[in-house]
Parts: sequence; C-alpha cells; structure tokens
Amino acid sequence: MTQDFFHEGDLVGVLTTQPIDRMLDYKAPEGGCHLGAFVEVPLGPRKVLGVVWGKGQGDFDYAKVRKVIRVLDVAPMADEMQQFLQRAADYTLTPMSAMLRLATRAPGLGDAPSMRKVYRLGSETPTRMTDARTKVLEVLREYGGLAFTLKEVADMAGVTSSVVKGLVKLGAVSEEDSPRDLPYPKLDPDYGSKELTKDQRAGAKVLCEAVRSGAYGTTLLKGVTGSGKTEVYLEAVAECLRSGRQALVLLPEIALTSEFITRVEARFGMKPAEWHSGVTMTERRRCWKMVGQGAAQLVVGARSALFLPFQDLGLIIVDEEHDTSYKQEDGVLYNARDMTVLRASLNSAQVVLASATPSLESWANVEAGKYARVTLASRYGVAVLPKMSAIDMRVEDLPGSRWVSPSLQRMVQTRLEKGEQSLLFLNRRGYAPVTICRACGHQIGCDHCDATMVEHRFLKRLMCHQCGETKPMPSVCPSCEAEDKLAPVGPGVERMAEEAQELFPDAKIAVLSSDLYGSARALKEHIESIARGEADVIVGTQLVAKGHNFPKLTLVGVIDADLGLQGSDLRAAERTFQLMRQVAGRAGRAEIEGEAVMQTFQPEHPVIRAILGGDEEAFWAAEAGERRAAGVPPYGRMAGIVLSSPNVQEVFDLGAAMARQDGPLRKIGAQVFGPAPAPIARIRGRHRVRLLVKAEKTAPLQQALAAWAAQFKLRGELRMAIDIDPQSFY
DNA sequence: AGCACGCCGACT
DNA sequence: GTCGGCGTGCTC
Repeated sequence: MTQDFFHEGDLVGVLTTQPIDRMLDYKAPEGGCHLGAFVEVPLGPRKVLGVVWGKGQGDFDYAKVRKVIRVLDVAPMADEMQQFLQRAADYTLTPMSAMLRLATRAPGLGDAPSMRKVYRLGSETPTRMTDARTKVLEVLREYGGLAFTLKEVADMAGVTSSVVKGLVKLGAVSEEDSPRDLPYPKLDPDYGSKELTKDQRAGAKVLCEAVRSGAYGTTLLKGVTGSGKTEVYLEAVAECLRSGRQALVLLPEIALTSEFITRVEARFGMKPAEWHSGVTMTERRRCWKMVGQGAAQLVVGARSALFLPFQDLGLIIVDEEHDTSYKQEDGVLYNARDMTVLRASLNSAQVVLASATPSLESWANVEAGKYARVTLASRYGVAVLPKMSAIDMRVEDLPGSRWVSPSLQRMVQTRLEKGEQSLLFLNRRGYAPVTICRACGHQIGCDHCDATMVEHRFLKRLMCHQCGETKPMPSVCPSCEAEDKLAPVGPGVERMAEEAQELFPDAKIAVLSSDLYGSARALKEHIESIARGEADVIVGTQLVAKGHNFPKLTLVGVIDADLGLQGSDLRAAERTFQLMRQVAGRAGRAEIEGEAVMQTFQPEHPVIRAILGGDEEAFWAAEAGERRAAGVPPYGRMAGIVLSSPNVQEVFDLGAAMARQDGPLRKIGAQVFGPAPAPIARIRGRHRVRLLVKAEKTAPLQQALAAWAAQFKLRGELRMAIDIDPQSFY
C-alpha cells in the first residue's frame, strides 16, 4: 500500500504541468498533504500547478529542495486517475506533464473559491410596505428560503435591484456570501421514464444489470437510426445514478450537445453538467470542481471530458462510437474511444459503445469475446433498407473529365423533377486523386506498397504517400496497355460541384465540406438550410454522414466507391459502408423511399458486393479478412510519425535518417514506410513529412518507437509527433 | 514553458 | 570592446 498522507517536511514527488518529464522533489507544506493533492509549487522564479504524485525520490541535493507553497482547495486526484494518466501516457507516448495539462484544463483552479452575494427571505418585516416590496417578499416566500442572486430576485419580482437592496437594509431580506461554483441539481432517475418497446426493455435490462455488477465491462449497443438507442442507454445512466456513481456521456460533435441536453432534462428533470470547448470559462471551472467533489452526477461532453476528475465513475457512454472525431488529431494524440475503455477498466466502470454502424475495431472485439453486444431492432419492425445498387463505371459512356455517370445523372434528374434532394458523395475531401484506367479499371499502384499512386500536379509525377516513391505519369495503362485512358480520379468537392452545375443548370447546388467553414456555427446553419430544402443537389464529404437529418433526401450517389478498396486509406471501405447504412436508416424514417447507388469500377469486389447485399455480417467478415491479410488494424498495429519544420530540406533529411536508422524497430519486426509528404503537407508554414510504422499486433510497439525516436535530437524548429493508431492515411 | 548562460558575428 | 542573435540546459 502506498503512503497516502505526507506530514510537513516529508519529501514528496510532484508532477507539474510544466514540460519537465519527471517528478520533482518538494517538502510537504504546513499541515501536510494527501497523495494526489493539487498543489502550487515554486519552480525557479515562478509558481506552477502540480499534483503530489508519490513519495519523493530523495536523490536531489536536500538543501535545494523547496517547499510546496500551498494545497489547492480542490479534491485530490484519485489513485485511479493517476494510473489512468500514466497508462494513457505510456500508450500514446505522451509526456506525463502534457497528460496532466489535459486533466487540468479548467481556468482558475488555483484561485480561492470565488464568492458572490445571494439573497433570501430575512426575519424582519418592513415598517413601510410598498407594492414593489410586497412583490419581492412574495417571490422569496414562494421559494421557501432558497437563495438567489440579486438579478434573479429583481427579475422574478419585476422590480429594480434597489428595491431588494432597500429590503436588505431593513433586514427583511438577508444577504450572504455563497460560493460561485454551485453543485449541479440532483437528477431524478425516475423523473421521465418512457414506455420502452420490448426490444428496448430487453437491451436496457442487459445494460442495467452490467451497471449493477459494479465491475468493468464494455457493451456494444447497436441499433439503426430510429431504434431508440438513446432511450436505452439513458436507462443505464439512470441505473448508474441510482447506485450513486457518476456517469459520462461522450458525443462526437458539439453541435449535437444542446439537443441531447434537452433530452436528458426531459428524462431526469434537470440539466446535466456540460463540458466542451463551447462552454464558458466559469461553467468549465464549475464543472471541473463539482465533478471532483461528486457534486455532478452526469456530464455530457466532448472527448476531453474523459479527463475530468471523476471521484466515482460508474458508466461511460460513447455515442456514435465509430465517429472519427473521437481521435484527437493535434496536441495529445489519443483515441477517446480506446481511452474510455482504459479508464473504465481502472475504475471498475461500464462502457457502452453506441452506434448504428460500429467500427471494425469494436466489431472485432465483440467477435473476440472482449465486448458484449446488444442489438436493437428498428422501431418499425424490419429494418427498412433503401434500394442499393452499383453502377458499373466500365460500361458507362463518360468523357474523361466527368465523374457523374449518365445513369446517375438520369436518377438525379428524376429526383429534381419530383422536388426531392440528391446527394453526390465523395469519400474524401480535398484533392487527392487516384490514377485509374478508364478501359479496364486498373488503378496505378506503388511497386513497393499496397497503395495507389497519387498525382502531384506541381511535380507532374505520381507519388506513393506510404513510401514516398515517385514515377513519371505513364502514357499507356500498365495493365491493358490502352492508350490515353488513364485519368485522375477523385475530384475535389469543388470540381464535383462545377460538374453538377453543368449537368443540372437549373438546380441549386450546395457544397458541404468541413474545410469550407470557419466556424462550427456557420456550418450548422448551412446544414440546417440544406435540410429545409434550400438545395436540390448536395455535393458532400464524410460530413454529411454525421447524424444530420435531411428529410427530403431520397437519393445518394457515391461517386468514388473504389477509393477505399486499394489501401490508400484503410478505413475508407468501412466509412463507405457506414455512410450507406446511415442513409439506410434515414430512408427508413422518411415516408418516401430512399435509394443509394455506388459508382464503381469493381462491382464484383467482395466489399462492394457485401455492401450492396445489405448483409452486415458478410461485410464485416470480408473487411476483417482484408485487414487481417494486410496485417493492419485491428489485426496489426500502426503508428504515424509526423516531422515538421518551416524548412523543407530539414524535415526530409530527418525523415530519411529515421528511415535508415530503424534498428530498434527491426528488432521487433516492425517495418517503416516513408518518408512521404504528410496528409496535409504544409500547415501554418510548417512543412510536414510522415513515416508509417507497421508491426504485429503483439509487438511492443511503444517501447520500440521510443527507442527509435530517442536516437534523434530535434533542434531548431524541428518537431516530431508520434501518432499511435493513426486514423488518416491518405 | 520560461529563463539564464554562453558562444559567435556585427556594430559603436 | 560589447550588443544581441539564439542554441543548450535547468528548474526540486
């Protein structure tokens, strides 16, 4: 058992938020401190935030050891939280100080609890009554001794604040100091229980029993849109609240929170705590502190809510678990879904991964018996699938620069005439074409990798983004030797929009791509206007799949269904499949029948066939088979290393040196690919180069990566980021 | 992260 | 001489 209290003068090891990747020894302050205490410590000329991580090392010149300045007035970090941060740091190869910064992302933690004046009914009766005074006293009497802020009282009574102040002077209203950070109102698990369908009841029962067990476990909750997943997992939340433990619901997008909060309020009578980048500083601080004191029973938030200081976390819901935004792509690189499972296992908590279209990782974990599974049938009985079919692009008569086949064009035209919406879907955003032969469907691949070559316009060459190999653009197809049939595939959404406008000159075309919007709000407004019908044809990327409801949408045309099938992005087939299923869910809700078509050069490909067949298990089995054969996640492990610098030469030189000196990686049988330009080759003036590392599932990848990276000193402006389990590959 | 220290080129 | 660029190292 580790020591959990330190007396004044004892040596303690403190982890600070400063980027020093080790504990520093301090002397415990007057009155001592607990293990896990949040403290302020002197560091050079500054005072910094830290956590008492354990006993001091005692290996530092004792005369130089300084004393902890003070213990902050917040709950100490729980032992499980310390372990969680340590394990997450080890897994993601993130310095501990950066993990601690993630866990202390609330303003004013060090401040004394801030106070404000509150007002309640006093004991005296004023000698002279006025209408305004009567109003105030009536309102306060009505709320039986509850305290309110000055503004609240004045507003409720419909008087000015000076009336209230006058009553304070007379003693008829009392004025007191009260902490600004108030506990969240109690949620009532039985407040608004809804009548559930038989299916939902069965699912809820399984989840509630798991919660009652008080042990760790993960359950995949699968149900199509409209099957009532939310109601089911809210029952698990209710059960968690009854057991007196805290619950956390993670949502992939801030845009979804306000609607969700409303549903929580309807179910539990009060609003839960909210945590994401959109909440105010004051509210953030309140949330952080109250979560730490156990005075917030339920938190609804974005992925970073996983790092809140829960005292007794019993349940974590990851809604839309397949959503790629759970993977943090800058700063500390972590996958919130995976970290959720880690945190829950350390807390003896339950995890519910909810999705209509689960990720292959989760599917594989169910298959392997690691996760339980609850499947909800559609509320409308048999799941309604839209008509799904393929358009064989090899037989379509299509000019070189066009991507909407005549067949698809006719289908869109039909919808236009009926006043319905069509969506032209591109599997990836930006401009990242594949070179394909229009005669035989052959895609030009890299000779060294299982990846397609990407045309780089400024270089006038083809380049492999896995290994960096380049070759000149061939004039005949390497497979069927047809001349002048090679064409770049994968137009950017902007190019698609142009084509759509030419094909449908009278239609209103809307482009929906995340990189076209400055703010989340502007994007949300645009989505809403499209949903209202202010577009006839939507040209969009992945974004459209994110749970937005377009009631008038009845046709989805996947422009480039092939992109996922050649290893350019290992999750592209999965995403195509998820999109198709989500369209299916939507079509099942609307009264009008939906239809989905995929343009493909490989209609006989097993993945395409599985998607069209509508047989999910067949799709996952086929996809799992491909990934297993390729040794990629979830059957193998990958890591990305991104090097960046304002100096192009510098990054490429280091990248080449790292690829050469791969001893530590070869020791564990891992392979290095690259360097190649990173997915986004230049960000804010910094050139980026990426290496990919592939290893067997059981290989000690992190240690090898650490040893490998340690061989290189980063000087000047050079930066290195290691991304375990990267999401994007293209 | 900051901040001091120190080593080298360019200036008063 | 000495001012100031920033590369290196330290903070308990």
